[in-house]
Amino acid sequence: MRLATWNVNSIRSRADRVEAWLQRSDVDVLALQETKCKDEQFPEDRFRALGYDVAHVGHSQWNGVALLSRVGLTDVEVGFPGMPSWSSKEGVEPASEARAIGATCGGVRVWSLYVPNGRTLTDPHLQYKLEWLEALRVSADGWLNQDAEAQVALVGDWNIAPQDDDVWDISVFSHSTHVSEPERAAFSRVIEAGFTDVVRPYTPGPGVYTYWDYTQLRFPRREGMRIDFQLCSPALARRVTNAQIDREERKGKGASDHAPVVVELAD
DNA sequence: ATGCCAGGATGATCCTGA
Repeated sequence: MRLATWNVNSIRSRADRVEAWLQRSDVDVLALQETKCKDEQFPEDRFRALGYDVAHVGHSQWNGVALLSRVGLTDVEVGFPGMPSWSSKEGVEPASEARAIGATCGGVRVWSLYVPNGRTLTDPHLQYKLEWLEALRVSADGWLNQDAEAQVALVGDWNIAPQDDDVWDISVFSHSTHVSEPERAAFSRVIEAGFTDVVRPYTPGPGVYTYWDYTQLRFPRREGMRIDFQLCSPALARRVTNAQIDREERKGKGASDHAPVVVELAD
């Protein structure tokens, strides 16, 4: 089974590329982030025509996550238990954002995750990000405690660069989110709960990234960040036979600023 | 070393992104 994750930065503007990529990449399950649309705007028919079942959650032009699967898609869950809410401005009641969707695909519990950005080190959004990650850690910890052999994949855009060589120049990020101690600690706690970055062993650094800013020639200069991850439970991690970051897909007109990340699992 | 910001809202400019 081939499992992929991809922050597409708007599914409506990327649908042609996603469809073409699906047709040549032969993935069974694709987790999407930043679809940037409401459910009724998601182009689900064209993915169904390719043989994929579809689950999507999106409330507005922000966030939005989806799962496409051609190996079954059941027990869809929108958000994980305890997922924090967010209010964009004071006086507005906090609401659950479209940042997590889970389903069972081919026997694997797959979660498509779009971790909050954090914005700046002093922004309340960073605290939201940390609380969101801690709530995810608590839920994920519970899944493994219930069943040590659970096959769980936490995949998506984590908006964290866990190590210094996950960015092209750490000195540029000295006052930035994504590399701060509390963010890295929150990421580490998910790892310590028993989830493994199964991609890194097959794509060793330095200089290996999943995201490149559109500005300042970041992609041709090879100045990126490794912030998209597939974290697998122990039983699932044992099945991994290969992984790749599809850097080719970042090239050309109309590319997302993130590349797809693909994991190959033994049957 | 594949190219010098993109997308989506609202109504020419603001918000978000990492």
